[in-house]
Amino acid sequence: MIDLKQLRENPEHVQARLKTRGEFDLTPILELDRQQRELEVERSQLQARSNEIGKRVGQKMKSGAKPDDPEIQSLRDEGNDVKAKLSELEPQEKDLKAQLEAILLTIPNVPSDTTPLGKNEDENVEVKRWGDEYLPKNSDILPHWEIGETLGILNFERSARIAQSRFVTLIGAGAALERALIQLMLDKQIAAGYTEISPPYLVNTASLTASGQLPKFADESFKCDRDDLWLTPTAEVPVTSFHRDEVLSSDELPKHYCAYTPCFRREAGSYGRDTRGLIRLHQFNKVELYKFVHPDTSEAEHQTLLRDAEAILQALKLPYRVIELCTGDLGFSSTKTYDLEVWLPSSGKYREISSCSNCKDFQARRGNIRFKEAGKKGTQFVHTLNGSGLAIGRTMSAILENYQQPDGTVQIPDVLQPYLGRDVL
RNA sequence: GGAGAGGUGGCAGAGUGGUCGAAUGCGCUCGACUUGAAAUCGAGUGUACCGAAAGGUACCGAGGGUUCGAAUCCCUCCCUCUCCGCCA
Repeated sequence: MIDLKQLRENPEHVQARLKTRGEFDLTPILELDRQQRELEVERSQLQARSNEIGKRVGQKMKSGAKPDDPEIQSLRDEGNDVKAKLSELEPQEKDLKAQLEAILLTIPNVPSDTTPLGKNEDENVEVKRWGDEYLPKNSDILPHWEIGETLGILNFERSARIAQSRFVTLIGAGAALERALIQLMLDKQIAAGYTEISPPYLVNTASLTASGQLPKFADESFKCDRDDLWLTPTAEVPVTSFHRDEVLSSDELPKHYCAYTPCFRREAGSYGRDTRGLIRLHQFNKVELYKFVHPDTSEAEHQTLLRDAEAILQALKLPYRVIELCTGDLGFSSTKTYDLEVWLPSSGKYREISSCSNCKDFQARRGNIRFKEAGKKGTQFVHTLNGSGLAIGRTMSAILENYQQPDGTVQIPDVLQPYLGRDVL
């Protein structure tokens, strides 16, 4: 949620920054805010009078006055008048607040001043490339789903029978490979200082709202209608809400978490795209990195988060590049995002395998996640950051393709061999 | 799923209609005493919103209601605990 106070004080600036990612009209917000505060003043004055009346009646009664004492009678009458007025104002104010909140929840985060300007993904900026020396030499590389089906480790047809299209079943060494990758990634991130958590995979509406998936992107998540529960689209959701409505102490910060979870996405509106393989499934696994940090450190923490995600690709010797998203391509909650894109030789393209974002106080505000500095008055919102470290399915497809041998077998990256107990598929 | 008990400040725990944002204890902060510490004594110690400030308002699980006045009474919901049932 954007900072209403900041918007009030500096509407032009906020408006201008938001404009770099699309059209958002903030004037209704300012107008509702003005009306709401006006009502609030009036209401709280009435409330004050009502409290005073209540107090006076109490004093009178205590000093022995009868309930039918004329002064008590007249105070009661006034109390009733005040109550009548309040019962008009209160719902009005509530309604304004609800309207304001509803609009605010649909406004995306304000891009960082350092985020490159641009309309869409074509204007993203390549920051670096890594691992050119590991680019596969052979030219006749099959797509990973063909490799996987030939090896008998992936099955899409039966998965459609079990569930639908865009699901996969892993068999034998395929299942083991996935498990090995999860273990490798968790081990590495834990060694890098992240605390592993394994959260619920069903999350409530408040949790999805806190991290920014709701209210705007309801179509993207699977919902269990009877229970106000949703299948989590990313571990970012449960981990954000792990500390929802908490006041942390500043010396607990930063908090670094990693979480392995399945992720469920409806992929509405992408029917034609990536219909084959492991790239775009309704269910996939991911190891997520997540940080709750002091605002002063969030930019530095963003860089180390990126490095921690990159370390996995480097360990697996998978060629990749780092892209910085431009303002027009930024995710809803993010102020600044780096995508890691891994080389997929069958399509001759780099494909997103991780997205590392600094959400600053946007999610903290929605989730009411604050911290208190000893000796300082009041509380501040933490900054939150998240990034994949990494998406498992996409990592598997990258391994199958980049490590494919001319004879159709697949070499296992050195670092993964001890986890898998074999060096070739 | 059935029956019962309960949700109060950082924690423990009082408060069953009146000046209660809330006793008391612990904790924490500052000060005194002490060579230092412990113990003891004194003062302080929630958050949010509105306001330039003075100050005001709200918050005792959440939402509604009764009342001049609700932590306290009524209704609905959520959560926790105990017993029974079911189950990995």
